[in-house]
Amino acid sequence: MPNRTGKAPGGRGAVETRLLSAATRLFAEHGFERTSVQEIVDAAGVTKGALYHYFGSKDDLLHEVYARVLRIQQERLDAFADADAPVARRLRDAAADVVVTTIDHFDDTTIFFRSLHQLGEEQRREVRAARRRYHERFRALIEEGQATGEFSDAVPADLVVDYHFGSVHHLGSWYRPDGRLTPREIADHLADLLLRALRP
Amino acid sequence: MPNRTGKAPGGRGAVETRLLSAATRLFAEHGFERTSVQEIVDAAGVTKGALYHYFGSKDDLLHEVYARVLRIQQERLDAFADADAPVARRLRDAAADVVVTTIDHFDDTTIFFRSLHQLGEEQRREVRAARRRYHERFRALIEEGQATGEFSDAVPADLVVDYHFGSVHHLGSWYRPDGRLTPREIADHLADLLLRALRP
DNA sequence: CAGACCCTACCGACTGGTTAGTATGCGGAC
DNA sequence: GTCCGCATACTAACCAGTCGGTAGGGTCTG
Repeated sequence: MPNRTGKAPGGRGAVETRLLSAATRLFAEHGFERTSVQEIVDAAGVTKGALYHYFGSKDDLLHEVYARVLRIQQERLDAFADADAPVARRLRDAAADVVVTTIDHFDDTTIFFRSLHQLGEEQRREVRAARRRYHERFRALIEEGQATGEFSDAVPADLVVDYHFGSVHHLGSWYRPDGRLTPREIADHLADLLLRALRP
Repeated sequence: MPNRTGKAPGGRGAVETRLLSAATRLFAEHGFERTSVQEIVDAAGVTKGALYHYFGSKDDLLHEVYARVLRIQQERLDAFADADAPVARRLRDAAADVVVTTIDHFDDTTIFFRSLHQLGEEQRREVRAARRRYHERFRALIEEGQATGEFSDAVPADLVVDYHFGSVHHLGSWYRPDGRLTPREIADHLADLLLRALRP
């Protein structure tokens, strides 16, 4: 039963946080399998004892990264989808936000999209289920617009969802912080492409 | 300097082929790092001696998979881009074909998009360069249409390319052979989304 | 207030198992 | 007879996870 020091009332202890962020960076940089537990603890300035005090296994660390990014993205999508605005506006905002959020948590999302298959069977199912909820929420927005005739229904909504998240997923392959466009500009363009594709 | 048996004049020997396809299947199924050389040779019905007779290393096998899929896709893109037809037609055909080809070589492309970061530095550069050529060819098609006014230029062509290939890349995450749509239908829909997004 | 006790947080050496790659041998085709 | 195509047995390295240990702050007791 991991800690909860008096120092940090709501969150994690300092060592725990350092371990998690060191792991995140190294996983994103070299991949999960190519990162040894020793490298992680060295980068965090502690030893294996500390790691296994806070985490059950190396897989556990990976799972924590997933849980964090899933939670953040779901919360943000819900907020945008629940807003009081026309459906086209809500969809555009949500579509752009996921791009910005993905770039803001670049290491996490890189790992997320690259290492799903490393997770154990049960954890993978868990992540998939969360991911499905997320996609369904997004799809509901598109279907809403299709029902009112604001969006074309030439292409099935779930395919449109995969089309858009494909591009988000793909960001890890080409986005560079020193690139020509800012994250916000990229997000606006990608959201624009989605809305353009949905014009009747 | 690998073989070239009298039996298969143009291509590879039977053992070499079996090794490569066993490796491809296992890499796609469990990932590169989680597949041991022993598993590969067992699946191919040979021993390590055979593998190291034909390939220099485990990484070498991965690289072969990459080279094969790159060659196939580049050839097909060139054929479609060089066709004698309006640019919208050529783009649509090329965009749909890459989807079908990706599904037809599902194991190869799954590995391709998932394991790039496992490659050594030099081989990775090589693959990136080939990939860039590929994208540039595709981008040229879009720019051609933008120049004539047939396509909207609201979004930069290179972003549009990444948008589309994002969805192709992403296929490995959701496509299932027993799904509702045939590969051809999926391809047509995705190409349709691209062309729709490019309407002025 | 002192001392006994304890518990959290962490250390670091060790282990058992796995792995990529190698060294050597051998049978059959030419 | 010799060389190609592969088998077999081996090794050196590595790595996730374990385990006994301990520093030091807190708490309980007399």
